[in-house]
Amino acid sequence: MTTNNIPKASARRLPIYHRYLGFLHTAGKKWVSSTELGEAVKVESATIRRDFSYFGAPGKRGYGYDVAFLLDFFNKKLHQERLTNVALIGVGNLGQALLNYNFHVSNNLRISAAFDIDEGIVGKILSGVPVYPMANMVEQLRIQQLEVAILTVPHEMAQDVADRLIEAGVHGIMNFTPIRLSVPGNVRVQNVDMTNELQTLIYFLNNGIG
Amino acid sequence: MTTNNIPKASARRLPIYHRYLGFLHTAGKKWVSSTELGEAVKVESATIRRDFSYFGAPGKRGYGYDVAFLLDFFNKKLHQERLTNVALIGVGNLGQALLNYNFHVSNNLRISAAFDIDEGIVGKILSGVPVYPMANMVEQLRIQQLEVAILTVPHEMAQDVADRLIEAGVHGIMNFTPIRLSVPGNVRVQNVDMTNELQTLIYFLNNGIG
DNA sequence: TAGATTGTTAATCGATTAACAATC
DNA sequence: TAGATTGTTAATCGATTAACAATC
Repeated sequence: MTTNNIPKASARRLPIYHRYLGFLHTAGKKWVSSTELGEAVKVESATIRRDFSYFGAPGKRGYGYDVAFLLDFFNKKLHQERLTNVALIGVGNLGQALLNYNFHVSNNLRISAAFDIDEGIVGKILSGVPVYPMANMVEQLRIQQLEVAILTVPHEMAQDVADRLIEAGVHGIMNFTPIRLSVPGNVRVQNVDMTNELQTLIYFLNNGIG
Repeated sequence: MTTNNIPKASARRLPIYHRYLGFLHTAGKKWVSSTELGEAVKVESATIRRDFSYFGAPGKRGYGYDVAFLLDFFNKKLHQERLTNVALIGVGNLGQALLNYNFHVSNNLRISAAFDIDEGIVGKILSGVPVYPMANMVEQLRIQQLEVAILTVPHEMAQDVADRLIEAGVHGIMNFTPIRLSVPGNVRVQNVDMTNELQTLIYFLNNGIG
């Protein structure tokens, strides 16, 4: 739990850099400059150098950045040397898609337990993941020591379920419901609101905001 | 195509306000204050008043904001008096989930055409939406005058497909692939990168960034 | 009128970027 | 060495928020 002072905006770009470095490494590239990287990920080269400086990622003047070294460095930053298991709460449409989404391909993320109330799927194994009844959620989360959950339940129950997640020791929630959850300060929520994104896109389109 | 000067950050919150006003209206609430609204959507009351002022949404000193009036006002701002049809490119896991996602429930958004290369689903109607072959994409987009597309194809073909979307007259792309697309200035891309969000969440968790 | 809440100003904060000396 | 590119400074830009006069 390093307390550091990397700006949020920089931290949010870290996975983007990480992924593109993976591409480059696979392609056999040895060095990359901030300019080249910036063109690929659509970030100003100055911003990239600034970010890398915050991360403590070293470059070499006149050459750029060592792809293999940086990939490894970012892997460690993102704690991707180890597999992170996450829970999926709500196995509806979107939940099932996420079960198949294979976060883990090259990212060391895995949904290791799913929860639902539907008798038809509880007790089964879907896409390799066991589905437990919601009634056992708190218990199972504790046993499996899962600290991150993906929330894909109907919005009416979102806050209630979130409260129980927190009770079970979850510290991070990826929230796909439209509800803005109320959580204590030590719990982090990442909202992913697809309807919102689409509406915002259309709004920008109709109002010509660059 | 009103050229206005609403800050991007404010515009992005517009759909959030809009949705919560819908909840309030359904609940029969007549007035809401910036403080109350702020608590629900987790935005400072001062920010809300600032935003509403940018939008030109009027309140009443001493009372707050008229829920019904504001809902209607925001509906117009978001062009939600009319149905917006969008295309879905790539009907895999995630694509199918989005077909069922029902953006349109109370949002006047609808996927009206889908495209894929899989012979098994091309020509069929999935969740009420016809699936066309990718080969006919440009043609169909033009005929149906679709200007917004959701991109859920494998990342290897993302840029190629995007180029063809733009050729067909698409101006807005909701991009679910990890590729940062290269597009001309008049085309707007909204990136939705779920692996990224999850990685960022976990990074913040492990590094204690508030 | 008295109480409540807006609408706006000005201060603050955080993020981006141009520019360039340092140095590989 | 000459050329290239980093790493950092300082300027700029955009977003947030505290504070409070205006006014319903």
